Amino acid sequence: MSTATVTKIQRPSKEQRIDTIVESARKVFCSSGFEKGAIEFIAKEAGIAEGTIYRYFDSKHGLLDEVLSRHYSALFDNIHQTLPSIKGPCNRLRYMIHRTLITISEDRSMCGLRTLYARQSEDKRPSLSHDQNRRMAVLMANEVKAGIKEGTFRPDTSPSIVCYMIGGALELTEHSFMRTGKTIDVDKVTDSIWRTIHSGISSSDATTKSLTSLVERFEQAADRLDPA
Amino acid sequence: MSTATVTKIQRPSKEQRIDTIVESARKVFCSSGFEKGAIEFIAKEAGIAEGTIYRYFDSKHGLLDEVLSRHYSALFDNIHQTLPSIKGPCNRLRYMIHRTLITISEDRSMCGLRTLYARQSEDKRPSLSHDQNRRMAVLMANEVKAGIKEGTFRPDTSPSIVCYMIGGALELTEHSFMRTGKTIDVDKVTDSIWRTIHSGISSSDATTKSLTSLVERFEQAADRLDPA
DNA sequence: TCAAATAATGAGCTAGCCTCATTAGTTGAG
DNA sequence: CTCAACTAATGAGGCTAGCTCATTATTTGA
Repeated sequence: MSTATVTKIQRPSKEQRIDTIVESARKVFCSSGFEKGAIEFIAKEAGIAEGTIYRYFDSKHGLLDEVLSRHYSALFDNIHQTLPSIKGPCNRLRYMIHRTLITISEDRSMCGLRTLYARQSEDKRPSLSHDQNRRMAVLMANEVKAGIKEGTFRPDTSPSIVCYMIGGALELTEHSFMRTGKTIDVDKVTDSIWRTIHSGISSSDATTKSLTSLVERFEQAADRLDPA
Repeated sequence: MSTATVTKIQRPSKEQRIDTIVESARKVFCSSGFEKGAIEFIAKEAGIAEGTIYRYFDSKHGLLDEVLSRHYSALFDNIHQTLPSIKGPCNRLRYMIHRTLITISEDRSMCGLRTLYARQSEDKRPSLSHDQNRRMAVLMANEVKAGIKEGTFRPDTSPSIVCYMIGGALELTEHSFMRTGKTIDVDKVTDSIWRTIHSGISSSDATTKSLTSLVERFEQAADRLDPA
């Protein structure tokens, strides 16, 4: 038979195929959401049959996991690489907050997916995205612990609670970003989160004022001493 | 016809029926999760037909909303009632944190539902539970604003970020509680969250020490002055 | 070159949300 | 009390969408 009549379809490599599927899934999930993003559409987007997807992924949830995992592994790799070059728990924590916010602000369509399903745990399968959240939390907790050890942070600080607070603030910022569509002022939000965690919200005005006057009084007293 | 042969089934009032349905839904959702908690089982639990549920609720999601709404309205009512009797933004914020943690710790089975679906926003329907979250956030933000106004809190504090941090910390505590099953030490966690928000995590040791020595030096100077 | 292995297909199975024609119970006027 | 109009409940069945599997297509390596 001639090559003109029979066109053998060249099969892409396993990796290419998976990439195509994941990318199609990302597109569909982002534009339609997880529940409404049907496998049928993902298959159409990828130009393959529905069944093919199930050769590479156990379930729709598994596919979502891979989509999220790929998206956030970039963030995670970056942090993992950069962290050693930053000195001091404060700077490192601040960097993690900043970098996460950049990732969030870069791809709004992704946010809805993660905020909704990062905590997917109805079936006990420990999802990849959840695992990544945990790894990030561990990184942060380590910095808090280091800060406590070296005396930078109060010894009665609970590392896990601090992580919860940072993580929660990031998630809710993400969520608000997704809902309102208002762009995130990354530097400003980083400052806000970090300042609140680091210094708290209690005004130091009263203390500062009383201390200032105290110092003044003592300095006057010292002045009176010195000439003598 | 005799009353012995025909047993007319007495119909419960509309309210009773809804109560039964919501309670059955709560049980099923709590034990099986939302996705796996089929309407079929809820109907069976309530001793009615599936179709009856749809007389009172538009959809499964609507039913979930009502379940969550009922569960958390108790918390919300309590806070709404108690708040006016508490003086000062600090005490009020602290109370809200504390009261929320109590509610969380009281019903563990409920937590999974809320953490997963409180942010349900794929269909644009503004869910009741989401609305409640918003109302709580507004209450908290008001206290932060009041605190800034009266000078208790730093003027450069972002009320929304503070709310995100508190809300996030509560949610992640809830989530961790649900996953690990470890009981929450409500007072301890309240302290931890509140202390971090209020005073931050930066150790005041260095400042305190230098100030203490300063005061000492000046006091010695003053002592030397006084006798003279 | 051709069998064995691997990949892809898509019709169809199944589960589960939801609908609707039918049946059951309630109410109020005569 | 009776019956018609109305409201509530039923459950078989529609329909969608995730997933399976027998069949077909392509690749591989002996």
